[in-house]
Amino acid sequence: MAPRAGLRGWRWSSAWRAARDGSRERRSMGRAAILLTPRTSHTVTDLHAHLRTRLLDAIAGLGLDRAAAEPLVRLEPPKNRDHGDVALPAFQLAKLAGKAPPAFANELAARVTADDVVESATATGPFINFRFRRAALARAVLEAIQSGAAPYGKAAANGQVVCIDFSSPNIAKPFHIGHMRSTTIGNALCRIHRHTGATVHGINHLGDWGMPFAKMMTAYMRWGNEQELHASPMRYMFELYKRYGREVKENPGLDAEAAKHFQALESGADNVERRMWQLLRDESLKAFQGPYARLGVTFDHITGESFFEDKMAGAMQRVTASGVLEQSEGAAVVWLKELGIKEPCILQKSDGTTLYHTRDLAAAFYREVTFHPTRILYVVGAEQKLHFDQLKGVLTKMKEPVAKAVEHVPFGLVLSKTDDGKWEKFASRSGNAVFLDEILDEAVAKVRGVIREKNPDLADADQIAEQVGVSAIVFNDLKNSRIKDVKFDWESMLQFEGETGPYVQYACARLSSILRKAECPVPAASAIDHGVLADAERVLLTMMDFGTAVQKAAEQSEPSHVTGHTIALAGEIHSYLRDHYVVGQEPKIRDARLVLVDAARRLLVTGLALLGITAPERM
RNA sequence: GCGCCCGUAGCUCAGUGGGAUAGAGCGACGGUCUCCGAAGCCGUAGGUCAGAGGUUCAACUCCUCUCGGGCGCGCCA
Repeated sequence: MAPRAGLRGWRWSSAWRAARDGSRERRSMGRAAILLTPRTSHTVTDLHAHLRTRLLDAIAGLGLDRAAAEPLVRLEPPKNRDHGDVALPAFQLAKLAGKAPPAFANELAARVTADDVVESATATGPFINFRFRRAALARAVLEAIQSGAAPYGKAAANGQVVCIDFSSPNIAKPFHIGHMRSTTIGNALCRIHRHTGATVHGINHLGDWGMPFAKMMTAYMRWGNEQELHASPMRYMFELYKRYGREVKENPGLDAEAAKHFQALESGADNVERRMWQLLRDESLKAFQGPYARLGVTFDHITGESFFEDKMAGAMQRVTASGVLEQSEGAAVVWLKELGIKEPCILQKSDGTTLYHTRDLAAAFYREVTFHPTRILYVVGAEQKLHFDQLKGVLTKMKEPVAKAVEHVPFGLVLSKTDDGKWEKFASRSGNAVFLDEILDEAVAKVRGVIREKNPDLADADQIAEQVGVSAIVFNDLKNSRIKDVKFDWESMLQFEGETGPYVQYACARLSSILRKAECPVPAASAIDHGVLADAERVLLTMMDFGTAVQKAAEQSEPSHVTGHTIALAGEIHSYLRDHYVVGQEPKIRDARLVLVDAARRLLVTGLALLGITAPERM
C-alpha cells in the first residue's frame, strides 16, 4: 500500500529533540517467550539423533522405562572440549535407576558401544562423554551444508504463522538512532523464522495516527509552507516539530488545538485535517524508504495505525459485548486488577477519540482473522512493557484466543555518554541525538579509508564500503542480548576488529579468496576422504551448533544467538587456516579442505543473511 | 510508594530450562606476514560471578531480602 521506491541522498538534521511525547513510538518488551518446540533435547543434527537412539536403546537395555528416560536424555556441549563432542550428565537418569551417578554412568557408557558414528562413550564420574568418529562428523555436517539441508538451509514449512510487528516508527519525525533497534531486530527475526519454516508476516505498524501526528498537522497548519515541505520533507517536518515543541511551552493551548484537529480527523469527514494528514503522511513515508533501503529491510505489510481507523468501532463493540468495559472518569476503560495489573487500560478518551491501545486491539483482531497467527511478536522497547501487558490482559479478560499469541519482544534503550562520562538515555538536550544516516555515513567513510589503506586496488570499493560499513552498525546492534541497553559511542561503533560485522565478513572474503585461488571446483562433499578432516574437528563441531543457535534465536526472539554463532565460526575457521593450507596441497587433502572452506563460507553467509547482512567476495 | 529490567575481568559482553577447572572481544603486555587475505592468528596478565541468607548431591544459574543503576505507573505513543 505504501510506495517502496527509495528516496535517497538526503541527510538527517544534526539535532533532534526527543521530547517526551515525541520519542515514544512503539518498541518494547514482553512476557515470557512462548517456547514452541518441546524442550526435550538439542537434537538438531543426524549425529545427535543417532546418539539419542543409541542411548535410549542402552537405557532400555538396563531395564529402565524408555518413555520416562526420554526427557532426561539431555545432550549438551561439554564444559571442556577435551572431554568429548557431546556430554550427558547422568544425575537424573541415575536417580531414575536408583543408582549412584558415577556407577550408573559407567554402566550406561559400557552399553553404548562404538559404531559407524559413535567412536567412544566414556564415563567420567557422573558424566558420559561421547566422541563421534571424525569421518562421520565431517561427512554428516559437510554434506548437509553443501546440499542446503535444514538446519543449514531453509527448513520445510513447520506450520507456524508468525506475525512480526517491528520498526513501526512515528513517521511525523525523522528516522533516528532510536528507530534502529526495532528495525534491525525485527528484520532479523523475520529472516530467522522464515529459515525455520514459519510463514512470516513482517508488519510495519506505522505511527501515522494519534496526537503526535495531530501536533505535526497543527504546526503545519499554523506555520507550514508546501513548497518547503516538498523541497525537503523530512528536514522541514523536523523543523516544524522542533518549533511546535518550543512554542507549546509559551502557549499550552497548542495541545488543545491539536486535540481538536485529531478529533476532526477521526470524525471521518473529508475536511482540511484529512487532506493535511494525507499530505504529511505521504511525504514522510516516502522519506523513510531511504533508511530502510540502506538497511536492507522490507515489510510484507505496511499497515499503520491509520489502517485501523475504520476497524476501531468494531473492536470497541467487541470489547463492550464481552462485558469487560467500564466507565471511569468519563473514559472507557478495562480494569485488569485480577491479572495483577493495577493501571486500567484506557480504550476511549472522554472526548470520544481513540488511543494507542484501541488501535492495537483492532490490529490484534485484524491479524487474527487475516493471518491466523500462532505468535504475534511486538518488537518494541522495554519501556512499553506495561502497554503490551495491558493489551494481552484485555484480550485475556475477554477470553479471546488470540491473547496467547500476543508476545512483547522488548529491547533496551540506546544510551549516549554524557560529558561527565555517565550513560544516559538518548536525548538531544545536550545535542547528542544522532541520526541513522549520519552513523551509517561515518561507518562507510571509515571503511572506505581502511580499504584505501589495505586493499587500494579493490574494484567497486565504494559499493563494498557501503556494504561493510552498514553491516558494522547492524551487527553491533544485534550482537548482545536485545534487553541490554546499547551504549552508543563512536569509538566502539566504528571498531572493525574483534567481534564485529567486518570481522565475519572478512572471514567470508578470505574464504572466497581461497576458493578462487584453488582454481578447481569444489568437489561434492560425498566424494572426499572425510578422514583427512580429523584436524578440523573444532570447525565441524562449531558448524554443528548452527541449528541450535537458530532455533534458540527463533524461540527466544533473540537474534544475538545467531550473531554469536557467526563470530564463533569465523574464529574457528580463521584459526584452522593458520596451520592448514588448501592451495598447493596434495589432491586428497586439498579437495577435503576445499569442501570445508566452502561449507564455512556458505554457513557464514547464511548466518549473516539471517541478520540482514550481506557478505562481499572481496573487501 | 508500587511494578518490571539490569548488576560476571579495567571497559563492552557470553554463559542463567542447576551440573565437571566461569569464557570472548576491546584495552595492556609479548610474539607472528620470503607460504592461500595481518580487518587475521598465537601467548601473558586480569574475576570474593554486587552482597547476605535459603532450596539442592550440585547455584553465576532457582527462591527471599539488601545494595547499586535503569525503565514504567488513566485519558501520549
